Amino acid sequence: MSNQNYLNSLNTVQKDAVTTLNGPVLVIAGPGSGKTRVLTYRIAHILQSGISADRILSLTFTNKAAKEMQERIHSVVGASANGIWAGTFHSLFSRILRMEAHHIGYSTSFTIYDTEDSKNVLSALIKELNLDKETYQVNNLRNRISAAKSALVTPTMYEANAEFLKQDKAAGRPMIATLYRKYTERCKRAGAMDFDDLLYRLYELLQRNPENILDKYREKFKYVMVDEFQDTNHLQYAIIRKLVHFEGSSRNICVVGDDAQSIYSFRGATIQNILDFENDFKPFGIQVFKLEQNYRSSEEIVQAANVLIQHNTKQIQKKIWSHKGAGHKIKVIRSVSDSEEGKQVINTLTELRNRYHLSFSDIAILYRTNAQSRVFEEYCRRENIPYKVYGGLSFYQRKEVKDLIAYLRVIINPSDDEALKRIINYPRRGIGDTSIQKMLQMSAEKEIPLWEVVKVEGINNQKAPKLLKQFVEMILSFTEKKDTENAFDLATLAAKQSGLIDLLKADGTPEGVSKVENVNALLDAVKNFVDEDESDQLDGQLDKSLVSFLQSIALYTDMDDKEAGDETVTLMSVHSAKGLEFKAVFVTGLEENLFPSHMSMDTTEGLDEERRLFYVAITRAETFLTISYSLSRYKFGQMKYSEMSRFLEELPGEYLESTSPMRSNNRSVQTTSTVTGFAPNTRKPLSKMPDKFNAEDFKASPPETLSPGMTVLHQKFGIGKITKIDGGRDNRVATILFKDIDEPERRLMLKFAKLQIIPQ
DNA sequence: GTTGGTATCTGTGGA
DNA sequence: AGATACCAAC
Repeated sequence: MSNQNYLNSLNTVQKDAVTTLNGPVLVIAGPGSGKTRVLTYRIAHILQSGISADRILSLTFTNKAAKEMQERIHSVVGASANGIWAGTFHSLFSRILRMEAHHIGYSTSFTIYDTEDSKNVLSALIKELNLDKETYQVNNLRNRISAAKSALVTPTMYEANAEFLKQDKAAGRPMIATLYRKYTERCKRAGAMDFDDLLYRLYELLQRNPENILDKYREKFKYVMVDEFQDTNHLQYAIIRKLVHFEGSSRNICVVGDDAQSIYSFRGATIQNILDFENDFKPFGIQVFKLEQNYRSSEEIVQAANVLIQHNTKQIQKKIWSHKGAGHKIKVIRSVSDSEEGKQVINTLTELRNRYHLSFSDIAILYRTNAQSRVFEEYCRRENIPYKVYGGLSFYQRKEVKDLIAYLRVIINPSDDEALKRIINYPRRGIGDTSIQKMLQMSAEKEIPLWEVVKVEGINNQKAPKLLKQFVEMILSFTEKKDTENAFDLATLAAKQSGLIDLLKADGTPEGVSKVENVNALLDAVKNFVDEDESDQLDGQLDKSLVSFLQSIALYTDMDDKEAGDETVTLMSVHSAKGLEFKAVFVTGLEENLFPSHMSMDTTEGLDEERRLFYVAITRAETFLTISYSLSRYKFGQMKYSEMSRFLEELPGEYLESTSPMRSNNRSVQTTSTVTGFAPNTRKPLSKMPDKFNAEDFKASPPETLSPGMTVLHQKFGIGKITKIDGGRDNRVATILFKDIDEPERRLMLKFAKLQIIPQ
């Protein structure tokens, strides 16, 4: 075909990966190795070979990545890229499911339950079955059900599996199988799918294969590509395999991944998929390409990352090297508190920005947990630095927004119990908890959606409370209009008639005002959706329905509207930063029990994944990498000591700034620092020690009342004797000999340490 | 049925 | 600290 100039900008391996179109291909792509470029050019190459766009399936992890890819393909091949199936697993599969819904007993307008909805269903079930909610924690339960689905275990299979039952019984939770079944029934009855169902139901559909549906999609998707393959789970791979791995298939599949960047095992992702892929497709001439040249980062960053990841035992061997040469060394910042960490990070950020003329959008602050964003936000505001926090609570998860969405959901799908429960008495219309409970009970007994009960009670019941009747009539009046009015008019009507807008307007507080703004913003979003003429185009069809809007926002994350032009500093979790790059990156909170997370520290596998996460974090940086940690941090309103993360010790000293405060690397700062020895190496003794000092009768004595010779109680270290106090004013440091710990002598700063005097 | 106060608890990450 | 769950009083 015509223009293949794009091939000239690729290195040899990249070119091979782009041009090997037929047969199975595995690309192992290190960070910054031009993976996106390879994927886009590959698609362009397929298109230029004369394949039409709608026969290409390209699965990515985020909508943003999909969008970016679409745009880049467009810029290479123009309009012939229209109609390509590029998107996330969840969004593309939900589209297929909508088209095929009738085959699996769902309506085209099925609802997507988000995490909150799922949890509510489970809570309700636990209550109904009179189970102890301590024993059956919803989070736990949800994870277990999710894991079951991801492992292709149906409720029936679960109930028949002696091993699962035995495990659950041993754990004192014999009802999990029942809960899984009932949860599945409830979702089905509500015409709802949770996130896992979007994958699972598709698998089920392809498996059952009604009307030879499988052949249709096998025939359709001639070329399949999967990005971030290391983060797919068993279920996702099973679907992919169904689509491409069959007798007579040309098996034109290309998966791209990096085992070193696998960070989603908590939702079932497994690098086993990479190994399985190799085995499954070996008989069919699989070709493996390794992209090892890093175009993103300086040598210091790439080398530090290489050394770090060497600490993981299991990995696919590869040597990532930088073409950029040496640059700036990695800076490490230590601070005494989380607040000071915020201050120092922002100071360093400003310094860097001024000295190297960086733009705000060149800079990112990354952290392990979303809760850490607060101090950085605070100091950004203080210093007038424009910033945007990604992740955490997205716009569509705010209460007032979800409330209006719940109205829309009920209009589209009245069986959606979770949405109905949310709005039946909001705004308050006198339908109290007692009557709601009664109706819920009836719905459970008759195994029908709540709406059916509400409708009967509200309309047919002679003694129907007037208020309930009014509610039903209102909803019915909305539903009537759903086929004639457009999505925007319908949503506006619902917002007004329900009294939602008036209720929020009546609240004059700043929060109230912002809520009104958010509801209006949602209405704007609906309007945009209706007016837009390009997006959501699939196989030539434009879908402007409210259903389509609701499904798109159910899968929306605020990462999706990250624009390159935004002149703001980026604040996000390391997980969210996957796939992104910045000139300057701050990786914060490098502390034991935080990064690595205390959740993952017990097992080698857990630790390895945390290390990969840190690997992902540092390889986001192109030129400037700064790592920070703090010696104390507030957790649940309580100050806790923390110590430097083991990962910092694993970084090679030669790539760090010489002034870096690294304890074990024996740097000069260490001996002069006033805080040295203040977060001692207590890793093992601490985790082993029982929590016996956490008694609620602990009451810290005022620091000024403490003096040498006194016996004191510390919540973690236990009972000890103060041997001396030195330092002046607000920097007084006590040396205490604790009797029950391995390294008994501790130096604690009195302004931080909570000590209770034990009278002798 | 509603309101407002207090007790309780938070186990990371996210489609 | 901050959200949520639960309970007593209106």
